[in-house]
Amino acid sequence: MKYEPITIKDIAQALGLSISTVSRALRDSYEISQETKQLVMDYAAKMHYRPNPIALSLKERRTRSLGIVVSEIANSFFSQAINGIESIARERGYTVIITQTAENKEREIENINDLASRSVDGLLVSLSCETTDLSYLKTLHDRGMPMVFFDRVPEEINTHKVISDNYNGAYDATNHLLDSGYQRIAFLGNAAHLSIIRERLAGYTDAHRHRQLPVDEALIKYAEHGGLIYAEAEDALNELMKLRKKPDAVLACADKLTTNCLRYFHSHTISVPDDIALVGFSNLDLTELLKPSLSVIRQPAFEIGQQATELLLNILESKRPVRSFEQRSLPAQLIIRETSGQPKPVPKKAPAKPAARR
Amino acid sequence: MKYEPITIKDIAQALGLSISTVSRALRDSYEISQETKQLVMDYAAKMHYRPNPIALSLKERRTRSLGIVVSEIANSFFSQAINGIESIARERGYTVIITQTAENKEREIENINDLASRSVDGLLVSLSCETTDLSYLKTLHDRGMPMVFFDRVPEEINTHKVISDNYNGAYDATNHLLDSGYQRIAFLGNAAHLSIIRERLAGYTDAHRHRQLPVDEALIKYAEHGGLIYAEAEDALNELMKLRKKPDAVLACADKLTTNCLRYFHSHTISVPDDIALVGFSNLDLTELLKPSLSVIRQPAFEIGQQATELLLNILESKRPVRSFEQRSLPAQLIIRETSGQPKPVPKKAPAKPAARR
DNA sequence: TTGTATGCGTTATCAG
DNA sequence: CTGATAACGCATACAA
Repeated sequence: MKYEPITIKDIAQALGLSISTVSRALRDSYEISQETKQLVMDYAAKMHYRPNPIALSLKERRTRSLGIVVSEIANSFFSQAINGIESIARERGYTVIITQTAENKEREIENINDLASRSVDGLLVSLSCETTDLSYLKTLHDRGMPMVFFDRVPEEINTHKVISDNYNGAYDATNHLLDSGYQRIAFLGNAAHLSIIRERLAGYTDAHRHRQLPVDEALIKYAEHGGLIYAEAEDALNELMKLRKKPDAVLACADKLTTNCLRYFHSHTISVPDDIALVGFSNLDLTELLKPSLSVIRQPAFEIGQQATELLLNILESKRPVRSFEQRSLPAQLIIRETSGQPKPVPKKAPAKPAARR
Repeated sequence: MKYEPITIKDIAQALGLSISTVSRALRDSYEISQETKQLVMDYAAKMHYRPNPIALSLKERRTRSLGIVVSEIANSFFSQAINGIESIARERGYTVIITQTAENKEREIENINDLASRSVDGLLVSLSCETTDLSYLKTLHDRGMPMVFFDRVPEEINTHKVISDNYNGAYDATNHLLDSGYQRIAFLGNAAHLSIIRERLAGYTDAHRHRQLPVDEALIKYAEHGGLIYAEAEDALNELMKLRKKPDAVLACADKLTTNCLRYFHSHTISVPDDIALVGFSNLDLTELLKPSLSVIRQPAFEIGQQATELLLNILESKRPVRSFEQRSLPAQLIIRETSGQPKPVPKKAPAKPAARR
């Protein structure tokens, strides 16, 4: 007794009608008599008839579903973005299929191919850290698969992209630290080639540059495999803390890195912000509950998801090919939480007025 | 230039073969010559041929995909459970479709119907808080849709269920609080009718009963809509804090309630654990970083997801109907984090030796 | 060893 | 107004 949903054929048989009549009645076609329509509709409702989406997809050559590719859903940024995506998709009659790459290149390819080989109409992609070879995605795009990137976007593929303003997020955060008198701010990213990290690094260096402050390359570290595991952040921080000229602050450039920094400082009984200051990108909704009340850079994840989805659906539902692609950048928000730590030693020179933002 | 994947027909045409020959060659059928196979295989590989899963599903009447229904993925317990589900599903060649109910009854029905109407082979369900009427699920199950429940399970439907040992989790946590000298422990749940909450309440009351301690009904509160929003927890806590005999501890019985309690105490500058103690169910992976180092009850979310999936796949892949259904209960873990608070006032009578666990 | 015909559930086209 | 038939992509029973 396998689950066998009722089909249009069953209805036709039961009612002594032809398949096409039933089909048209259900679609409320004008060429069917009211009585027949009623009859069919009522019976269909009674039997809980639902059209088989598989058959429909086969016929219409589309599934009304969108594929999502993210590194992991257990990440506040991504789960919020997914909620944004779902809110729009649902509204426009699409379902979404979420896949996770765990920052793993092979899984990314596997997921994307799975999704692409007919099961979704379009793709919403945030690249994994490991991804450097984009040829498979590029091929897919060239062959006509609609895709929109968000957050972690590639340069090589010409399509819509929605990101947060990483440059100014990092710029503001660095400025905040410099304003507070910190002088050796470490930059911690997850993958040097990732668009978001490059932009954040630019914001970080420009904040220094605009004050004529040097940037010490030794203070720039990466967790090349995405920092999903604590050990990676630990390695990077160990190196930083071993420097003869230690950092007095850290700018953590990913959700997980932010919490892993906290974890590291916690387990090494390094006090934040008394021993070292920390500002990080984080979309956790309870950062104010964390032990050292943390200043964070928060990204508009939900809105990013929404806008990416709108752009994708526009592509899907526009009759003619899209010619111009947008790159949207939504403002990130620096949330400054006053720490209980005493103000840092006065900087040697008074901080210069920061130059205008990019 | 819409995305048009290559089909078996295209290959047949290009190679001057029949569709069925190509089909068989690709399936490596024994009745096809090596040369033809090679020819077809090579060409297919070159053209990135992938069978259309939609067509396959239509034919085989199954999709090799599983539907997941949870209240929200931005919840550590569920995202961990989903990871467990995916790990098994992927291993056995299934993809998963995740849907969220936002604790909303209508969305639950909508999601389940969407999934059921042919797009998945089976369902992994954790009920929403609002769900009281299970008839649609029961109907679906009776009509043969394989389903396994996890975490929040119904009584009315006879199928596999995988939960954590809520009773002993709550029992141990309550005991821990009683051992520490707390005497008025509030119980905070999200929905009184939910299986997990009833079990946790039983553990809570039994812990009292086994010491011949009374349970004050006024200390038992619910956030009936699932406590997704802070205001609900706030209302419940406001009522508790207005009692003439205030609680000296809180047992928070859901991930979100635990953090919302913290948030409440934080914003009301109520010190944990000096003013009030808190133990909560939580699968957040950074509870040790939270401001008052919190004792928590952690559920084996990943394993629950895995086992539920295994049971579901067993149903799907067994030829004959399953007759006996399992209800598995996996141990929850009480993680005691020593707080910096001074020990509570000595209880009036020395705590009785707790009775054996259920 | 290969080709032809059928059906999975649906809609669209064409006849009645 | 209603019914028969083809097609979507694939696998397979049946022919050759």
